[in-house]
Amino acid sequence: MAVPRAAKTQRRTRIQEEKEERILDAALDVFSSNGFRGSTIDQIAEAAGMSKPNLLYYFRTKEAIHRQLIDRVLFTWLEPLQAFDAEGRPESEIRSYIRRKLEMARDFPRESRLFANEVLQGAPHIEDELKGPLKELVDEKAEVIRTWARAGKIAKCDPYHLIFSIWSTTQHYADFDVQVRAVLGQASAGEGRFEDAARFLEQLFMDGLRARAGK
Amino acid sequence: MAVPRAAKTQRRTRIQEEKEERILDAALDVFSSNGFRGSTIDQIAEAAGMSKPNLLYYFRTKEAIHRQLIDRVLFTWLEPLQAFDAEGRPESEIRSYIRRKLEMARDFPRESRLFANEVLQGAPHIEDELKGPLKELVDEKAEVIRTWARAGKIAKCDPYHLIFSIWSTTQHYADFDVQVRAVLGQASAGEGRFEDAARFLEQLFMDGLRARAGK
DNA sequence: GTAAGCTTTTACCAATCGGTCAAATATCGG
DNA sequence: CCGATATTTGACCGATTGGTAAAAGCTTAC
Repeated sequence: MAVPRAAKTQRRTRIQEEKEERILDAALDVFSSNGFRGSTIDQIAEAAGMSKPNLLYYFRTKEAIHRQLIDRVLFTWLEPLQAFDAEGRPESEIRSYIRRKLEMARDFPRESRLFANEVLQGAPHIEDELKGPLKELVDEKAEVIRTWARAGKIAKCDPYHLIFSIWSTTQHYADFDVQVRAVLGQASAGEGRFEDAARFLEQLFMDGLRARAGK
Repeated sequence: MAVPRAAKTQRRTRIQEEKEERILDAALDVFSSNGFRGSTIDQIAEAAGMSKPNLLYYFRTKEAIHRQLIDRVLFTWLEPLQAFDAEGRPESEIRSYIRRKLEMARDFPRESRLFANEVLQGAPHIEDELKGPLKELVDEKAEVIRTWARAGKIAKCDPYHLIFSIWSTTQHYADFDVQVRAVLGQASAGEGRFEDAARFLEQLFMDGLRARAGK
């Protein structure tokens, strides 16, 4: 029997690459809407259009699929905050961070829900990443915000809770999509709610931060 | 064999009441941290300190336990928004709504997570409640907010997204507790983060809503 | 074409799942 | 104390779970 990934050729076949991608995409569907424990290999295999043993030829365990997905998502998730630039204009930096996070909620809701499921259930697989890389990044950007506040460029406020509130408000539109749609009703048929949300959030945060900036 | 609830006596024993409460409490633990599909009757039974058949004597199915929990939580969850008073002062109404929601995130995190799990996974058990009672309540309160804005008492803004942002920012401290703790580090040992959050959120929302109220 | 390696399938396994059953035991009114 | 009823238990069931073994089928370089 041949070993799938990391074969002796060291070079991944075209088939391998295709199938692994199909599996990960299917797994993202399943994991993001059922959580880890609530998802089954059979579900993923069916969604990927292959038999269970065939799927297990590419990923040895259910955990392996999940881990790879989580790793990708974590990277993607940190990107917008990485882009936060200390040299930029505070107002436009924060505004575009909000906009990017909201775009991610719109364009990658499955990734958002995968992450939400993981954290909601105690983050058993990513506790280290949260306490390590994530915390360090947030610490760094919080310091930037604090500096802006001290320079009087924005209102004084707790930078950590500012970041939390941007995370929560934007991700809400992915994670609680069903609820948002239910409450907005027919009016939310299209993607208009994301534009409305963008307008609202920009007003909320920009006005809130500008309010006492001059004082 | 005796039928547990709704016995012919029509009157619930003290034992029944106690055991059912213990089961629901244990189930809240388990469901809130594993989701519905990720939770097992055995886990709940063990957490409740009884055998599985014994538990099933009080609740015929896993669904039955979950449904009862969800019903309770839904009721509790709507209460603060119910209290929103059209006759009150806009500023204090919104402020106290935020405070109450944040207190609930602090005091009933399991309930918040149970609800979050449910909605995150597509709200299969409560879609009707969301589209019915919840939507109606939100519609009603949104109209109140809109009236306040038209009267110039608060800044003009989309009332639905205002409500969403209050929900998301406050519930974030329950649902993403692990992440919040990880990022804040040791500093969040106590419950201080809730007071910090309260200060931050009040400033954010009140300044944001006041900003253009005068214009 | 053919051999070597890659991919897929069929059949299967032990463990766990939600739930049942009947017998054993505890409780309580009289 | 007794009988009736309420509660608890252990043994069990079929279905589903994550995962394996081995052989069959397919690609590809030569």
